[in-house]
Amino acid sequence: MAVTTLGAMLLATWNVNSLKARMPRVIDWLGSARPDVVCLQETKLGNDAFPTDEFGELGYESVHHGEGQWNGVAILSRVGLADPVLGFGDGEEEDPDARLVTATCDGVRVSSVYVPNGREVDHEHYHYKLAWFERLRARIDSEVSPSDDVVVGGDFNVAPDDRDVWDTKSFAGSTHVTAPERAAVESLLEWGMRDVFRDRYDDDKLYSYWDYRKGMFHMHKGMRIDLILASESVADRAEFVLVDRNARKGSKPSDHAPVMAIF
DNA sequence: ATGGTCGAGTATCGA
Repeated sequence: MAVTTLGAMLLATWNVNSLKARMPRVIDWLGSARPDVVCLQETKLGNDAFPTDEFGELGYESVHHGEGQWNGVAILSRVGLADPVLGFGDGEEEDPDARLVTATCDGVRVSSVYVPNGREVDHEHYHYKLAWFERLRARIDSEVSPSDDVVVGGDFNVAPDDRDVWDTKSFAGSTHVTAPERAAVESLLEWGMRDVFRDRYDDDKLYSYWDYRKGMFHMHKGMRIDLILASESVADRAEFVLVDRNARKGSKPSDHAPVMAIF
């Protein structure tokens, strides 16, 4: 039985940092959180290795866009999963990385995104990141309208504003906080999306990612880079939004916690 | 001590 209001959808996004390494915790978490739709990132699996049957036994249909060693995104749904698209599907040259997958779940067009990290400002990968954002916006704009039910959930590898990092001085000159990266997220908001977590909480010190090193999680030194962006029709019916910090605790956690919303 | 940890895979790179 869903924990949501009748007809509502509990949607989560979670960068699991290797589904192979994380599968025991993912299964436990599915059983306790009971989400209806899950956007996964960094599965680090080839499509042959994706545990379609295990998720099926738990009641979830799934679509996975994987490549093997790196990246890899998926959507799980127990409220239907239709019209999947792997990657941009825009007829242009294929993205070399598996970073985007889209499907319709109970009438909502859902994308799971793993935005490139960027590595260092002005690195080749940083420019790939900015171009990737532009292509994402173009694909969204061509496929759906702001008046549709649209959700883009994932690891955006951008802290949208200064509240979204534990210490702005520590990030001076770093990726994830530069004006072009923030403008890329802002561009999605200008298109017609809302950051549903930020809609609800003005506070700082609410993060979704904590580096494994230096005990950062325990010192509450994190970043909010995992976002649920929703079109207005969806964002307007958000009842509840949270970061499941418990999923970052204990043995063999991902370095990211799930971000969840009830629509 | 100018690092500190994970996960890929098995030397190092990526995050």
